[in-house]
Amino acid sequence: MTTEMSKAFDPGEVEARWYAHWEREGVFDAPDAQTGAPAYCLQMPPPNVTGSLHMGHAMRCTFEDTLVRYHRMSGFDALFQPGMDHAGIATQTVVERQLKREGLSRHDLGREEFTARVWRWRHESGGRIALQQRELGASPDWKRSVFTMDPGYAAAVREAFCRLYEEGLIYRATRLVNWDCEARTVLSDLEVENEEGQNGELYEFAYAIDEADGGGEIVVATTRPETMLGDTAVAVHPDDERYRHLIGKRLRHPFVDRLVPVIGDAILVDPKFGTGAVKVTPAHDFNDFATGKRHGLLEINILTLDGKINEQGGRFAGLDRFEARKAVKRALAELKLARGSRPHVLTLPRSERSGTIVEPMISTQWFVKMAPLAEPALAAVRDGRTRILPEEWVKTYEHFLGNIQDWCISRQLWWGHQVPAFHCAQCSHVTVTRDERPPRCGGCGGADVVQDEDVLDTWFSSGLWPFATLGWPAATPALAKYYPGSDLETGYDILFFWVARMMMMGLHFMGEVPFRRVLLSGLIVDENGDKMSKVKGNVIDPLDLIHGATFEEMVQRAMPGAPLTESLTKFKKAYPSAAEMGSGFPAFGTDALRLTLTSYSPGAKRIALAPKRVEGYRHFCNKMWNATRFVSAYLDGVSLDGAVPAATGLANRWILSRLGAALGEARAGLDAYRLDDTTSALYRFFWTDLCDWFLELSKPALYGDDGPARRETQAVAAYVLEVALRALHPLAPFVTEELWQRLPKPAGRPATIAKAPYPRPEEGRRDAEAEREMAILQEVIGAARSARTEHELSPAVEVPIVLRSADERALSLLSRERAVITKLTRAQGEVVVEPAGGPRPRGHVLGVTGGVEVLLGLSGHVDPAKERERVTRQQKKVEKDVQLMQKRLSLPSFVEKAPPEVVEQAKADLAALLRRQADLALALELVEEL
RNA sequence: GGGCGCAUAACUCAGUGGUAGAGUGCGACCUUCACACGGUCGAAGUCGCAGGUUCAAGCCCUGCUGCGCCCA
Repeated sequence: MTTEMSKAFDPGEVEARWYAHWEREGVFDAPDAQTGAPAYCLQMPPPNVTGSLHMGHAMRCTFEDTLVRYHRMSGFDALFQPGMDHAGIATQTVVERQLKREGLSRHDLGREEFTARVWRWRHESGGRIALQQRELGASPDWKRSVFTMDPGYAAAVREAFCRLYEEGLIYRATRLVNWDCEARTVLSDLEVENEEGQNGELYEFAYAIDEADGGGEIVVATTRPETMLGDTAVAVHPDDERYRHLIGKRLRHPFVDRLVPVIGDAILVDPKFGTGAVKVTPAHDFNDFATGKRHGLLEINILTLDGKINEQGGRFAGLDRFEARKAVKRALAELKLARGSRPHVLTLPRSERSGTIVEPMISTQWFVKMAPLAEPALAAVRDGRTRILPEEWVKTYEHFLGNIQDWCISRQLWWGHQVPAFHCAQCSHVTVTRDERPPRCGGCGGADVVQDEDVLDTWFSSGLWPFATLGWPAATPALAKYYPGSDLETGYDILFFWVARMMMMGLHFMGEVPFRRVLLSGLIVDENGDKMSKVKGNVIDPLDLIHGATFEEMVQRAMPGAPLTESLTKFKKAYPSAAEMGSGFPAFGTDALRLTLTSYSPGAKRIALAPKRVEGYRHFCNKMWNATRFVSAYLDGVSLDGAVPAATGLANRWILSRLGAALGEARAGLDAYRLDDTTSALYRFFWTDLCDWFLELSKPALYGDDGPARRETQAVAAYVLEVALRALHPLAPFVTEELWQRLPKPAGRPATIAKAPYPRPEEGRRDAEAEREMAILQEVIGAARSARTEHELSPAVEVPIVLRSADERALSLLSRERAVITKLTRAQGEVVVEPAGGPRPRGHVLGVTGGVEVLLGLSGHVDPAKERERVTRQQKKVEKDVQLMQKRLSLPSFVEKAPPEVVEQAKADLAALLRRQADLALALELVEEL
């Protein structure tokens, strides 16, 4: 590839081209056959089929893909398993909403037609996210993509259900469950969000004591007055003097023909709360349910499945639960039974899905017995078969599994895996079977069996993900090779929902953990730390960062229909740094976004996205582009043989040494799931070491006509770039591929950087002496530049520079590097290097280094007062440090107790500071000569 | 009520007991032949507060304040 490189990197142009190429060439394919290479497997958390790419996906996908690409380059057979989740409630809701626009409900269509319609939706508009993941550069083996409703996956779900049932770990029972009146389905405990701090009221009313029991009344307090229609007792504390005498008396229910006993219960009743008397509604409250069981109370269900009062509610029947509350209060007031109310802060249980208030309801459902499954999952983390990173999550994991409740897995939905159980019309026996078609009854052999209406919780099927994607229950080669998986990367918010359940299912069905490491990442929030949400108007679409968009376009898409100025204000408040960027985002490109995301510490609980930071990494991509453009223009067809090139020149030795160090840091970061360390090490290496120093130092050699020096520098430059691009590839796949293709490479490299070996630290060459010498050089150049700039000298002005040192080796170094020092300090003629001690040139300003006198002939260019001020400012700083260090060294306790190496270091530091101080004193003297 | 976090430069964030770091932003100078998506230099910090441990604390311990999350 020799096409001319444009002056600036254009991400859009490069990205589409390379992705298509990688996919066409099968670069992401993971072989099933045993190749002798170790296997690396990372299961992509399957996004909802309804989903579209949001910032959280983009971040996780980037982390995952970076790890996969790293391992692929490191010689693993790397499987990045893609797929999609059928997302029961979410998907059903989408299609129901669609129907509603046509004036239909799913009941108008019937179950079969409705599910057919969902399938149609899935094929037409579901799964857009898989295309968006491609734009992110994700490298899964797309050919293996699995949908959790695929026939094969469905068979795995039935198999899992049947086995657990046969083992007695799945059972059907009538329990008090969480009921979503809008979606008309049961929810598991995890799908209920408890909203704290909600303002409600504590309402008091009186029950009349039956005349036969002596008359009078007892006042109860409640936050849900309408549930009194299902009251079957009033409880008081057995030790409560106010009420003890009433225990056993009967109360007359004001609306339904029922006598309600007063019971004594020390567990339910807190005498200090409310009136000290508690109405008991066993069918609609978890605490009351338990109380009912203790006292053998009636359980009277007063609600229909859509949250209306049923026939048990007498004259209130048919009212919606919220209307019923008002009606009951009105009626109580009419009967003079109302006893007032006061504000009360309470916790409201809401459905994670529909947002409606969840009602406890008695219902017959399917459950998984969790305790026997949880135990092995706990043990696997305790004994290290699976590691959780960051480790702080281990406690949370253990707490959850240690206190786990049985899991309600049935849902009253139509979209999902239907429970593989069949009810017999004749004998009411339940037959659980792997067969898809209705079999004969397992009890009486009758043919009149009907499949259970319910479907399974989506998380039940996704709990099987690590092995069901690989062909389980069949013993496939893929399963043998890629189970257990290596890493599982996901958000901490689904540690319980998904990770813990995969652990339990994997251990149970496969007898081994599903993955070796669990890597948990935080949640993306805006610059103020608020979670991204449509309501807050702070959602950023990752594709807008990649392709560019005006703020108007973005907020209109994020909040369609909202007033533009209002949503713009919200957006700019959420991203102050973006607000300064003008009217929108330019196309930052995928690589810049990925580098930005990986520059955050992945374990941080909150990751505040700063668009400004993305801009910085776009600049970095441009830097890579231009460095490559520059180097490739001066290579003269240099060839590489794969070995670390021989290097005699200081800059060449030094950059190879820095390369080795950077590669070590980069790998350590990737191995420890500290991608931020990797990104920052490579960023610093590329920009600061490679571009700012090495390339600048190399220019004389590259421009010059010293053949051997030139060839050596060409080889080192080409070599270092080739290695650096490979090191950066997992983070920034597109720009590195594009540039790598343009550079010379050793024979035997694969056709794509994605398959090229990830560099080892030995591909650099550590050289302590070069680093030491280079440090001196950098200090000298820095001192000269600093002095120049502080006196506001134009870079165009060349000044005489004299370097003096008492140290032989420093002198020799400076003499050897005279040419580059001259260039980088913009010295007049050539810098003069001489031993210290002789007569000093007059009219010079001293740059302070603490070892080498850097004398700049600035007479005539500078204001002596300004120089005095500059020197004095530095003196103050050094003075402070000297005092600190002297004080420390004068403490006997420090010298005696601190480790010797620390004391030595302190002494060396003090010596350097004193030299610096002496230099500054001299600099001040020199001011007089200006 | 129990648990887990976070608080470091104007902003976003690293920080492993040994003189506080990066990027961005800010200021000055610069159309230096890879890059103005650039270069060079500079200014900028009571490391939330109060105690304690230690020769030495941003880091360890205790308490407090503020913010966030999870569980009940």
